[in-house]
Amino acid sequence: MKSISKQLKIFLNLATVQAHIERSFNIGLGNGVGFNDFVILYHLSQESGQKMRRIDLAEKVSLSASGITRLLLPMEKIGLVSREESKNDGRVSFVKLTPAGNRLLEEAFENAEYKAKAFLPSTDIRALNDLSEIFNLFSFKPSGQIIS
Amino acid sequence: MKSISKQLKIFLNLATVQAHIERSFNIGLGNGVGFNDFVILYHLSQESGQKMRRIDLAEKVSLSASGITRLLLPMEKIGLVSREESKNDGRVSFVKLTPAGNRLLEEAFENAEYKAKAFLPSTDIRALNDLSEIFNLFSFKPSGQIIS
DNA sequence: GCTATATACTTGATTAGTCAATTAATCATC
DNA sequence: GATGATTAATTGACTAATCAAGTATATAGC
Repeated sequence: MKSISKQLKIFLNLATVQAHIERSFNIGLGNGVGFNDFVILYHLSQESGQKMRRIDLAEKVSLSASGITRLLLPMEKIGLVSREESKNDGRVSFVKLTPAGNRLLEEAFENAEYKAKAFLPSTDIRALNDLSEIFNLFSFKPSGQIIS
Repeated sequence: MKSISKQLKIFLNLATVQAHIERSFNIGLGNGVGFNDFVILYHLSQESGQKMRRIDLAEKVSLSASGITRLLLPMEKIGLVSREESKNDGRVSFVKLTPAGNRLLEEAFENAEYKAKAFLPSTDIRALNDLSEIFNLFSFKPSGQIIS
């Protein structure tokens, strides 16, 4: 077997790291909020009017259109998000963060911060900056404002 | 909404980045090899005797024991890996890389390297080093040898 | 050397996601 | 303003994973 480049090795590990983190979040986030739910709620909270077109939300979290439909279904059912029609475009339906969704997000947020910092100690600021740069390479547009 | 730490933001993006990359690999790897298959074949190739206990393989790629059983099933069927019993422990069954699996790995490897380097240009060596460090924080033991 | 506990693996039931096809609305152009 | 192409969303059929339970083996303590 040939030797492997650093780039490819990172990719091989990325899946593993991601699975690891996601599981940790799912276990510890509490309140019945899974990692995906949390991400959805967070992205919605950052939008003006706390609502998004379903298709934009899908792209933001790298899911397919049908994936978003199915992910949102149970969240609608328990009232974390609601559905709102567009006045301008009959095809579009918005996902809107409900007050209940907002409350749940607030609760889960502290927990998520705690977990994230446990995984990536803040002493590693330089590496964190580089990691952010790399993600920017992918031209993902992170929403929200970054603090130290 | 409070502002979000860099650490948590990275986590939120990690899932997205990972999904993005995996999709790209699945599309372009060719030979009917999915990203997961590739990772499995690679890890096996790095082991002495090119075989592993199923449970160790599961942990290496952050899957559950049943996840590995189900992932390997079609790979066994098409002959990429084979099953081998342990002489010392009747519970254990090894997964072994077959010659066919080896050939397929060789073929997919070039392609995977190409894709990985397209995503992470090698000019970014310092950032790549940091990224590697961060992954080491998670105490994943990457197998294989790193080149430039 | 029995009994209890732990480990490796598989299986059934379920959950999350994909893709392909469909419906409905919008946009573009002639 | 009719026709054709594009876009947003949902649905059906499927794949990939999970967890919980079950089976078989191994280990530890008495």
